[in-house]
Amino acid sequence: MTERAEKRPQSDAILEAACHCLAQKGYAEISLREIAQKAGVALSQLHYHYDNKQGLFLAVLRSVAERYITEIEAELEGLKDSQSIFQRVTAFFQRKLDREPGRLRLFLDLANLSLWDESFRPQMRALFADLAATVEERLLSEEDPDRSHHNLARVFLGALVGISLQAILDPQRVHQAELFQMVPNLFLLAGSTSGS
Amino acid sequence: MTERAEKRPQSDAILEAACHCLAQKGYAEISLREIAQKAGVALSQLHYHYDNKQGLFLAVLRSVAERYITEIEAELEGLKDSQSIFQRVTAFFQRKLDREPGRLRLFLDLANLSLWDESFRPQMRALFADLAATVEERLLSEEDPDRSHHNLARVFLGALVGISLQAILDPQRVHQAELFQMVPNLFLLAGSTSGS
DNA sequence: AATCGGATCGGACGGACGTCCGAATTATAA
DNA sequence: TTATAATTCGGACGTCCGTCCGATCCGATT
Repeated sequence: MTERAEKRPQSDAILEAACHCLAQKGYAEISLREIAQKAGVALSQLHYHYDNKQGLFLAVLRSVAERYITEIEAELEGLKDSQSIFQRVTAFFQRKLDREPGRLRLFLDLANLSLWDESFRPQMRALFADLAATVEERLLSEEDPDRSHHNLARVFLGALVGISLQAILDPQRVHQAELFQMVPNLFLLAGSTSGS
Repeated sequence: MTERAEKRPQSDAILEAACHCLAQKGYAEISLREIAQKAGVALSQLHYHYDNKQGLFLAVLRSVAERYITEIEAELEGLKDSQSIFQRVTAFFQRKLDREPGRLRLFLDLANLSLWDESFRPQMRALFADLAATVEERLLSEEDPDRSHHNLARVFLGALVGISLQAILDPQRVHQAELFQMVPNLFLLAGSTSGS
């Protein structure tokens, strides 16, 4: 059941195991013992590296956030036109949902956790802000830097999150595709007519 | 700490206490003992009325779902034009967020719970389907009954959920208002140009 | 008044939880 | 090599959890 010994530092193994377990069972059902076992490490080591349960999951959140930002920026690298941007980000969520639904559920679980535990809120808030900014800054190249573009990006992200939630709840591939398909056109239309 | 004795059946008091506690601390942090204390009832009575923890929270989900459907239908009663519908539903979420954020967090928490526990999924799936249907059926009165209207309603709901999530995470009133404000126009624009 | 079934209670059970600590091991420096 | 610090380990502690059980209370039916 335990993982084979790795060369990288033990703290990384613990972090990865925490991500894996969290993506598999969710915060409410996971225990530090399971994570320690998955990492092939003594239970007490989790507290040695991350102080306590909260510290460990804060590290998980930081890791997830960093990864999402990196992946989204790579996805949008060099793109300028609004249409491609909306399409790419939408496709990114759709692909995540299709290939690694666990990671998407992990993200949603961390977001939910942030609703109840204030310690997680700044980090999760920053993640949403960074994602929105990444989308936004590539949107306003062709038009005046309008504040409404930032809000448009947030509504766009919100829609993708809300759709992902519904898609996981009702995993029929056909419906998923139809839902995601209409998102880029929807926001492209709004973006072209600028403010309200 | 315990509530005063009520006239209504004990099972209702337990259910209400469960909703209240769940809206206050979230599923991951709540215990049956707290709920029993809040309801002014012996711990064992929770199992007498609802079998087990899962049964109790399933009842909570049913209650929340029924309430949401009722409130949304009341909000949209008699309305026909798309603009009013989008505006009303958006205002409904915005009002919920402003006046009873606990209930909105309860809804999000139950949705998240449904991601991990399959027992909750059908009920939560039905809630989204019903909400979408309620919006959809008032949309297609003026045009041909198109499948895309159902999907539009789901994307609309998804956006509202995603925006609510971000709004709770970052409770600055100004930003909230700006976000919600642009939603109706966005979807009205898409609805008027029908399918993709 | 006697009976009976549902309702309610308090308390207990075993187990799992997060946390902590002393000892053993390994790495680093002198 | 020896001394010192950083890691790693196994095990324990006290607490809280969901569940269950026997006793008591109460209201309705004979």
